[in-house]
Amino acid sequence: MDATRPADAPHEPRTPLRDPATRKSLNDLLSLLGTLHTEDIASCESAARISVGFRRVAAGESLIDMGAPVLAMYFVHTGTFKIARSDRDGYEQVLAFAGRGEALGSDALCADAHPTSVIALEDSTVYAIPRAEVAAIRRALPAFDQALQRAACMALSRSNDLVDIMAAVSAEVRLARFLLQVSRQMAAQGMSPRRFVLRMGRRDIASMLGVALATVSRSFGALAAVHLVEVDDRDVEILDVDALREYARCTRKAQEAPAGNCQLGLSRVVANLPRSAMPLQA
Amino acid sequence: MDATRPADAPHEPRTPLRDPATRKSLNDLLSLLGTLHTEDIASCESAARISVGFRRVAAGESLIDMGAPVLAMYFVHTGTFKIARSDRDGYEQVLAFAGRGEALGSDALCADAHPTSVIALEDSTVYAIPRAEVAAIRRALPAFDQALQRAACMALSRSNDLVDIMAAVSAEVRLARFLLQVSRQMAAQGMSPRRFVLRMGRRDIASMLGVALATVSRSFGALAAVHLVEVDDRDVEILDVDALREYARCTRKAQEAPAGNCQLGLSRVVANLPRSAMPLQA
DNA sequence: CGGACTGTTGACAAACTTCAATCCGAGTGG
DNA sequence: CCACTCGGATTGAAGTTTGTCAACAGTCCG
Repeated sequence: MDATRPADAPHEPRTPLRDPATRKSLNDLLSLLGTLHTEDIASCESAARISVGFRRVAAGESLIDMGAPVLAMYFVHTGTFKIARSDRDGYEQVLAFAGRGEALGSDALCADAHPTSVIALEDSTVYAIPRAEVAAIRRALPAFDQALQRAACMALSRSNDLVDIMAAVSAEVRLARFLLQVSRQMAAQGMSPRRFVLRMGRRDIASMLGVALATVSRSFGALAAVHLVEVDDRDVEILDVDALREYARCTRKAQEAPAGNCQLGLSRVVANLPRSAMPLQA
Repeated sequence: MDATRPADAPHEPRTPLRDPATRKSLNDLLSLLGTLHTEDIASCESAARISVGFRRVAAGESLIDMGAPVLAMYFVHTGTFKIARSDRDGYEQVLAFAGRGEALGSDALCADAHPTSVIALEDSTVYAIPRAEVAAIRRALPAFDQALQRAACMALSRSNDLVDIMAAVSAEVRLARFLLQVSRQMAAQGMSPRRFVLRMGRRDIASMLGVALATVSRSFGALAAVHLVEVDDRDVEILDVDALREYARCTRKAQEAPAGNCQLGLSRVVANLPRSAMPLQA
């Protein structure tokens, strides 16, 4: 409530670029990346002269198909994407969600086929850099090279995020961790980390969390019941970030780590705060 | 039985290097990588002159501690390692296992602290390349640069492997996928993909699979009961690779994909080649 | 207004976690 | 040499979470 909430508009057409032009200056891309990260990326003239592709992707449309040859890599300008792998059985495992400023397709930079699909969750736009040009631009512009390095790291850290989620046994803890992740992503985009709109459906969340669709619903309900969050369909507000973080912490019940407070009806978490001991190993 | 099985020795002291020397030629490293991958890496003189670190790691000892500053990257010469992340709760999530020829610590190349721990499962040896020298060697030796590229890809693909495992709902399917992964790793090291010795304990497997320790035991039993594998403690033989692969395929029951045969007591899978079925429900 | 889709909620059964007992091999010390 | 202990693995029983099936509410669309 106290925080700005650019996410209020369910969809954001964001019309700074109405023209059907499919080319933009590399400078635009760099400034996008620059606004999102602290380092100021000096816009140099050479960058202004280099043009990069610009593409719209309609909601539901796939930007990258798994198994397809690697044509280019992308940076999200507007909108949201889901990154997924689909088994031949037709089951789709969601790996991550990517928003403004994030790189897409970087996981294929040293492969010859895309290991993952990338699908737009809403009408979106991306910068596109043909694979052949990546190396050249990289050499010409250290700033871009840096951006790519970060992109690679992001891909890895996204993987770790997913593992973090799946490591939790309880569905509610998984959802809590997921929400915290989204919260972090939102913050990275300069939006409120407390109140946001989920761009993906329950089905996609269920896939990412590795639980059944119905369980996601129930877990939302459970989290809301103890006033950790407030949920209205895709509208989410985190009521107590610290408590949620505390709740998301416990991976297993207490097995080897007699930490004490965990998932047992999640009542304990709210009531903790007094510091008891952690008698286990250092 | 028909396949060679270098894994027969429970531990392999492998004494080609008795000397306490902590330095080896870069050529040794390159030839190690060369024998494992098809591309022949020409051993050039410059490589012979460059020396790289060489280090022993005792069983149970940690080569890399999560959060520690990045000092070097490593390549496994002998032995096996587990790559893990540990929560502050003390719970340890195993991310992957790495054997001969695989890179360690490559996930930290563009970070300043290691995101994961690396722990030796048995007495092992590694080549060590100080972080500061990586860039230089890379420039000097395209072969090494190539190796690093592959290392980065490996890190990503390892992540995907883990996700693949966790994507399965059933513990038995997870175990099946895990065994197939190990099988692949073994094959990559020139060992039998059908018969091998697991270097890690049930606890580590449970962590990687995201299930309880007891469930791992039971799942081994279940897989053995239908003659997909034969298990004796850490000694594993895959009896029918294709059937196991088929069994490992189904992620969810049948939800959206009317594929048909799945996890219901895994009876169907076995029954699709030959004869008698299982006493379980259809 | 009737579909189609998404999200919620209830009931039941299956699978899993947890706790516990047991077995086995290895290392230790009397 | 053997009893002892310790850790790892297996197995049993009980309790709980969760998957599945199913019915239902709200929304968007044609």
